[in-house]
Amino acid sequence: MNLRELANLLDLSTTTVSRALNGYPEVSAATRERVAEAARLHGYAPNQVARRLATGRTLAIGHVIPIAEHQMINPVFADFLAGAGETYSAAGYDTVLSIVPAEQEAEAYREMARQRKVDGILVSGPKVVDFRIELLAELGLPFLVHGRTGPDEAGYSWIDINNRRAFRRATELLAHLGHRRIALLNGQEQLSFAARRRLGYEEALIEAGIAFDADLAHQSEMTEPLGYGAATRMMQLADPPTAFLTSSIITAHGVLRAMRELGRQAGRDFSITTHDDDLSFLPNAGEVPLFTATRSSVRAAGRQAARMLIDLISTPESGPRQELWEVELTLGLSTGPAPRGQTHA
Amino acid sequence: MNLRELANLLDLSTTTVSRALNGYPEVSAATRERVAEAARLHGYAPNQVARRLATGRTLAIGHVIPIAEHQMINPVFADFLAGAGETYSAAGYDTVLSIVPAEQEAEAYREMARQRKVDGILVSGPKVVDFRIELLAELGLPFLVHGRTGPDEAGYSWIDINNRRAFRRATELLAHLGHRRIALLNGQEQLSFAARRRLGYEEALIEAGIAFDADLAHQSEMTEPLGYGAATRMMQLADPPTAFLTSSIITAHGVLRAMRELGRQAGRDFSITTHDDDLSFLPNAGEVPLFTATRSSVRAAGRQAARMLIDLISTPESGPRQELWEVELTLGLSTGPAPRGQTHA
DNA sequence: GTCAAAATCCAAAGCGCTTTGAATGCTGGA
DNA sequence: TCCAGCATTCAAAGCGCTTTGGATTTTGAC
Repeated sequence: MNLRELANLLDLSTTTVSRALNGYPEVSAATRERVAEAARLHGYAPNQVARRLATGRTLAIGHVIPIAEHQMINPVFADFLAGAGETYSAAGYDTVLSIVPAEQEAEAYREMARQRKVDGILVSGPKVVDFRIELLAELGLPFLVHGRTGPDEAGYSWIDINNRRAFRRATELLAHLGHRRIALLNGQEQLSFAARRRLGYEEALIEAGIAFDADLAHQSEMTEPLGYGAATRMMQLADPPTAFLTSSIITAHGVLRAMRELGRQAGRDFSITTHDDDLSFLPNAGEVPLFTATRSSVRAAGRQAARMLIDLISTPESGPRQELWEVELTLGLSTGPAPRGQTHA
Repeated sequence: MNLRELANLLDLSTTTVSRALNGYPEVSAATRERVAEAARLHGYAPNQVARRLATGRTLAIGHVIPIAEHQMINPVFADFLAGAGETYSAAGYDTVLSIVPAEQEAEAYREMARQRKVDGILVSGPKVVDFRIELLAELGLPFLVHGRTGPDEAGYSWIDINNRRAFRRATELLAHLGHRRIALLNGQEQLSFAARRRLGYEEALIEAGIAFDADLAHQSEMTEPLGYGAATRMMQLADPPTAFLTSSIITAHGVLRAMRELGRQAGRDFSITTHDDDLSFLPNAGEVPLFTATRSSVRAAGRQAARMLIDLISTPESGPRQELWEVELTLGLSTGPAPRGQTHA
């Protein structure tokens, strides 16, 4: 059943039927009702592709996901996407993914723009040096970045959390508890968010008069085994850490496992705080949460990012928009005073 | 730059240019070269939407992802999608997601079909009783199920792993090691894969002459805290388990945490085997893997599912296709003989 | 040199929708 | 009664591509 057939059936022109269905005012209430009824009855729905061609709007938002051979579709990103996707559907937008080998990433963005497949693009995981912002500006497609990077933060739209302050506060907390050997298990520091977290960590160290020790600063993908491995190695140092700061709850679980193997209990024998993206499959659960954590729901961020992008698409003239979220610092069971005798002056 | 402009530029008809670009034989080699050159030079790419309207093929595959308020975008599914997405892009297909509240799931499938947004649909997480297979058959859109369910398995296309045999073998292994109190931490058993796993588990119990004990059979979403909680509760039983069988490596980590809190070490004080979807962010890593596991890469399954679906779309007349994968059982550090004195005859 | 067949190209019709510009019917004030 | 003005409706022109059915030119066997 297409528009013309429906129109013939009703003895109306396609113009009128189209207008009736799309809520234009130039059609009488009676006709509108008649059309709606017939459409429902015959299960008519406009062909999306034809509509796209006619209007020039795709009602779709694109995400490009680069995949390295051994690499993950980041679970943090998955939750972000879930949030964004919810908002898209509610607003009548489709989510289109382009999942490509890492080396084809730039080309994937170009294709999206050239082939007019989407009305806008959402960019995830910006790096400290990232070609995408310039590229997208050049392509002329509305876009919004989850995170931010580069010198010209006012020049494009983004939503981000205050990673620097979050990690400064978390580090301060550990320092106030008397810890002097505080390890950082960070994400890969070419990623913008990780670099900022590192900054916050270092600021707090300086403030507390603690010297930075490269042996206690680790960066890697945020997996459980890598957290386990890093913690295990650090505990073999002459002067091991008494506290850990991790970038992901996944890594934090790895640290927990490593420390338990050494017979150490979190909150008593050592402390750990983590950033918590509030992942739905790895909740920081318990009456009192397991982990002391800086928390910000990445899913909520996805929802808001989608709203902002859709807004940007519909009124591009109002210019780029930015939002910086503060995070909550919630106390859990995993932190406590530095153990006596292990603190170094 | 659109087709007509390019054609004018070359002093050719749009017909010829279109054919040259799409590799039809009715165009001379010289002309084809000339066209290709000009297209490259001017950065011409056909408008995907127009092409879709003209051909009736969308070159897109749909996935519907239902989201309950508190629920996850399953990380297992995320990896599956990564695998499928890779194959889609390589074959020139787009991935379109419809992420909707659970109660709108059926409607989302209907929309996909009615609006002709995709050429085919990939269905994930089939339930023991699942409305989708009938619905999709009725909608007349090619589809493939990851997993299988229902009485008429030959009636539609699917790819699945042999969940039943996997869990039978894993249970047998534990029984052979002398364990008599074997707990099952399963996924939600309205899901088809979980129901089959349960079957395999029960078969092996019977074979080993072990009575089924409802206290040792748990089902829930497969999160870390739920694994932790279930294991903790079971250990408070008068006759606690000496071995665990978990449906996901995520749950397995929860069990590990619970047991470590009780001072029990895997492989020595108790055994655990898990199914391992080979998730990229939770690898079962180590020279010898941490967990004894039945392993099957869900990402590889995604890749193959995509291939099968694309194949189904291009040659629907060859009928539904099915593939059942066996899983590997790999030995890790987490299993060992049942502790003396805790085994019950 | 002829002529059928093959090679090459083109005009025009569609795909199913939106939207412009115009036509029609109806209202009520003069 | 007449006509301006409004409310409704419609025909037709795109949107940018593919594809059918022909037209034209080249080729090759005789």
